[in-house]
Amino acid sequence: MDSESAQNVGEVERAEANGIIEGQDANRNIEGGVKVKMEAGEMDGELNDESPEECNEMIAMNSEDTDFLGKAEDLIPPSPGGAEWTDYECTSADDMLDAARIFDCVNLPNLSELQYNLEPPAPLPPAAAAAPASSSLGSSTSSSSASVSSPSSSSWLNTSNMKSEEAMERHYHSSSTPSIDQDSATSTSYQNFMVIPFEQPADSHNNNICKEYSYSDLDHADKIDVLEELQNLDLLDGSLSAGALDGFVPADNNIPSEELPMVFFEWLKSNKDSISPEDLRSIKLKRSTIELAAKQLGGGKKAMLHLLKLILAWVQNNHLQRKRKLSQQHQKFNGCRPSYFVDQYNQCYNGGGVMDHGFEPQSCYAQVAIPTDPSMFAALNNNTFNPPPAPSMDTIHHPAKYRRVPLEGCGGFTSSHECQPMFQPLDGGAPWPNMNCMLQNQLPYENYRFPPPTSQSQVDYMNYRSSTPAVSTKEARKNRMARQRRSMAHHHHHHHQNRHWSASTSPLSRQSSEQVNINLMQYQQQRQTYLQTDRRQINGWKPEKNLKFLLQKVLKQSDVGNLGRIVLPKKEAETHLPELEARDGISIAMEDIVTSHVWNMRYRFWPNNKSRMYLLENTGDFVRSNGLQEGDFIVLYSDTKTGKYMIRGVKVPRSDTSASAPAATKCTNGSSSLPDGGDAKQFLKMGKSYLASTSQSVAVTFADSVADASSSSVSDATVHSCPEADPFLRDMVTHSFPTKGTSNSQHDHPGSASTNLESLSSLESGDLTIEEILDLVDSPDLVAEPAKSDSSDDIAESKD
DNA sequence: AAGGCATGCACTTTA
DNA sequence: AAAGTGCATGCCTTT
Repeated sequence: MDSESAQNVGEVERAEANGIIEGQDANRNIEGGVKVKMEAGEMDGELNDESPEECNEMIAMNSEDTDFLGKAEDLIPPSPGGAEWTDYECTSADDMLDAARIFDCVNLPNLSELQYNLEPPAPLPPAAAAAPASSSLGSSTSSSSASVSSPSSSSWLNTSNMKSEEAMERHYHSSSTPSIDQDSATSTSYQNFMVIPFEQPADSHNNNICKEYSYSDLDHADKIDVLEELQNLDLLDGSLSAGALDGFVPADNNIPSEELPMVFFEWLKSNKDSISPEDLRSIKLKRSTIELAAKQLGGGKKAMLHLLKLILAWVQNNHLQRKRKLSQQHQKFNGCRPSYFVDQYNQCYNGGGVMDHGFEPQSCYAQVAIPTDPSMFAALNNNTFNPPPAPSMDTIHHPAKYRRVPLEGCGGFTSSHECQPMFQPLDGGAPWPNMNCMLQNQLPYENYRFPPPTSQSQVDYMNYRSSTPAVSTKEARKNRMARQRRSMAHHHHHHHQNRHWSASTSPLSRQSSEQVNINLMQYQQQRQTYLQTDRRQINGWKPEKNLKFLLQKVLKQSDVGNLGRIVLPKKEAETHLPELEARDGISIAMEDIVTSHVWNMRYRFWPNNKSRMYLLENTGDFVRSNGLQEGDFIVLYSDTKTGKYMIRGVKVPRSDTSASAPAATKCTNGSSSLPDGGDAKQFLKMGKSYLASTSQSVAVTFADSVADASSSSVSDATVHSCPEADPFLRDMVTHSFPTKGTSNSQHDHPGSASTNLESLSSLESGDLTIEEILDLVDSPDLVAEPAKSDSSDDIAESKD
């Protein structure tokens, strides 16, 4: 910091020594004569500060990311009829609670079966895009759900589209959860996740989601030996810290009785692909162990909740290798699906009319097409996949076959904390408009045509799916663990042969849709695993471009006025933009990510006191074309491949249709009521709860900086400022996968116990299953109330 | 106290 | 006169 200041001063002094800083007249003369016309190409060297190795790694990670994208395609149900994807809806609070109390059911359904029933397509664009915007306050409920979910679940499952929002809202309001305002604000940042619409079970309205499914055919060979698994897991290194799970529940101990089920439910949702009922049932801990552990965690329901999360986290991690194997299995498709995916994505987006929505925010999530043509899978299976032929009207396109995933790295995605969508719950709108557009003109194949679906294709696909052996023995698990640990240590060396597939004991008749859904969840889990394995990789989900987040700025009135200049944050500008020798700065070509329009802007600085003010000039047209108003923000990226600068104007959804910028520029934080709209002021207001600085852009906090938290090329300052203020972000930084090896202890907050599950007490195999543990939570006589434990750092920031 | 930055405003340039 | 430019001021946050 001091050195930076000194450097700034030094720069100014250097400029002064060069005679640049002089009287105004002299300035103009200089400016007129020395105006530098620096083309984008000249800035390449300055822009890319990554080493070649880093760049290669980034590319490699991108490939891996796209592999995940590609894998997702394999998980798509081949259903020519379309309508594979729609939002899963938990239609009532009872549904939710029933699901949460899933263990009350005799036959615990794998939640993936909740998607078993397919429904007619519910076209996402533009309806889906409008849905978040209309959710308005209700979105706070979704955020609330995220707030109680595990990091992974909050990251991977968006419940904002659920009808259960109302239920959740009721749930939480009736629970008198304190500081829900701030909680929602906090959890807005949790909107960095992928949206995997779920099929709504046909009988979900009957609150009998468990009834129809029986697991008599469970593969009990896949049971978990808790002790063994715990021993296998390298949890002793403390990486699975209790603190890692902090912040997702109210810090106080007055946990509503429904909360633990909610936590569990959220967790289940995010792990339904991998955690089978038998897995859960096979986890047994002695009651004494549970009680002791709970006491060690402070006692009370909160401790139990904490403990449960620890257990769940362990279970989750325990199953990572399963996804890992899946992902490895998909490696053989490396190279085809990304482009296909992107192409389909583009196809659907452009063809779906989503592009016609101007610059209004569409959604926090990009609409990503997923293959629905079974022949695709056949082609993949036969390795006969080829670049698509010329565009054709035959191009597979179905609006219902979208999935909404964050565009990591595509501007929409970035960081460690994945995508940038944030605040969407506040107003329902998404500050990431037209993320799809970022893929425009960068697709390897403009359009894509698939062979007509054939029944044989489906057969091939199913054969492909079912041909994988189900290896789930204990021994195999051990081996998998070992492999996992090894692979985790070399996450980018992921091209391992893997012949194992997760077991599927379902009847073939049911397998198609079920398996597909499971596969989808597996993909989901894969990504989660992937991200947990190395958060840096989050930065790399860039189907085409390698967009590196540079900075962003919440636009002030003076930025969107007719002056045509935008003040840039000094630190970020100096960090990520070319160093300016002269205050005249440089001409900088900014390509609008959305429109691909290249704006010739000027990046310069003003001497200010003994420092500088950095400006982006000639922004008037850009601002006007994007309809940017105060409170909106811009995001600057650089394409790491080309070095080009990219700019994206992000409009903040506004509740009122007046579309007039709020008069007030200050955002007060005093109100305790939730904002009833999504205007910029509220956006900023909520952002302030996370940002200690008014100047720091909100979006940076939750999106890009998060992404950049994992980017080696981004300053730590941006990253660190966020996790400290935001429990989620903090968690994302803190909670790394155990095998990652990187000690996160430095992120452990002093107050939070760095507790491993097994460190709570000597774990013994016992007689309590998780469901019984759940019951324990509600048993008043379990443990004594904690003595004002150390969990004050949970979400204390958001308490006011 | 130091620094960032939003913006007012003086000044210059242009229409 | 309007638009553009650049600096200075002062508020606000951070250190």
